[in-house]
Amino acid sequence: MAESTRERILDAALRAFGTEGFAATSLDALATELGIRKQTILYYFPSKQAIFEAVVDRAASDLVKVFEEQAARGIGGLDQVEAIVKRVFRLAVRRPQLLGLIREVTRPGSLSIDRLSAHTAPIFDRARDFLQREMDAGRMKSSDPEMLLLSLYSTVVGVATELEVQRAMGISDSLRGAVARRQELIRFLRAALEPA
Amino acid sequence: MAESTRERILDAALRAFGTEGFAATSLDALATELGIRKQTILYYFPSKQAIFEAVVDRAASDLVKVFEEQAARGIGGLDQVEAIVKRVFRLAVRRPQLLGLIREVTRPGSLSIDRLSAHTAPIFDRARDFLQREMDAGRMKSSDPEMLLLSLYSTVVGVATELEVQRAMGISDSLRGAVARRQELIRFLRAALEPA
DNA sequence: ACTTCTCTCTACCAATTGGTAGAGGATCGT
DNA sequence: ACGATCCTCTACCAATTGGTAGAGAGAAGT
Repeated sequence: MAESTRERILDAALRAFGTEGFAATSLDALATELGIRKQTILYYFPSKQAIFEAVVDRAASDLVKVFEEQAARGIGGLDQVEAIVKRVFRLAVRRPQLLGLIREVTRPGSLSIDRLSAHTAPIFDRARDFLQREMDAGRMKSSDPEMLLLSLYSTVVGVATELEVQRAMGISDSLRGAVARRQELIRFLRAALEPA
Repeated sequence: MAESTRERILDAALRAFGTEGFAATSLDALATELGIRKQTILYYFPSKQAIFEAVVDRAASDLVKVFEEQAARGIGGLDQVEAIVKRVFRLAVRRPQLLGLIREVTRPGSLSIDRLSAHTAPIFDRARDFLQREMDAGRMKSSDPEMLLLSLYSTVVGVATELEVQRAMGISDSLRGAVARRQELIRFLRAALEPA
């Protein structure tokens, strides 16, 4: 067997929650998609909410892993920023539901936001420290690192995930389009961050 | 009567759709909130989907109005960008559900995205032309105006609406926090856009 | 006085929701 | 051969969903 039932459920749930959203996803639809019965799902997870939390946990650690891999390389300055942007984009192309889920969890009024931030808080801290260090070393324009991090997050995640907005703007969402967006974004960020 | 029933329904629906989302909003809950019966809602609107579309239409024209008011001032260069950012932030503080609704509509797989973009396409075009003109005049760093617009959109909407992410990052979401975020964002954008 | 129109209501309904109870078939160690 | 464990199933269920049908109240026009 290539993949356990439990894993298949989590995969399908990630896709569904990440695109349709939590409320719009029914256990019956999920089961039908998997060719199993709803009760099989409820054998592995006690409730719909529990599935969601499991999906969030798995997605969060996947995300964290990507960041930690890059952080471990120890590159400095804007090259490191660029490398991270590239990794996020690769993730957005390969597993778009993953970032979709983040959007779902970070929606106002969503439960399990704390679950997500429990995972991500360490990378946020690490990123803030990184920015501060680079600013102090003069490899990056000085500003409030926390606010800068928020701007960076919004810009990168937005450009990587706002496919519908891009469609509305008339921007291609092909793979080639993704590369072009990434390049333009990196240029944008370099311009914003390069020291005077 | 201060406000017609129809208007009250639209107001409540905007709030609900903009925070809870379409699927998570029930007509019964909406009616209870308004102190009326669900059938009264269905007297004014033929279906839940129709309410959503009406809400989107109204929200879109509110948004467009804000942009057109600012565009009419005919300010140029980065001062105009700054003025628009300020307006978006004012909107985000006063009517946060409005931007929440935009996020709901622009979610992948959402219906009525076309309805929204029918309203907003003219301002996108206008904004693209504006950026191109300012670049040509040397008042702004040159780049692909369409991609730049996407970056700007993502950054501004993100910083204005990602309250949960900010909370997770430990950033205050008070009014004072909003002003600080706005200032920092403007600094960020100016750095990215200022000509060499 | 009578009709007409506008609005809100009660009374239902079929379909779908998340979830419970428990049967039955494998596969395993003994 | 036998119980135990693991897994998936059928059979239900109460609650909620969006939506229909139509009664009745009130105001307005004639």
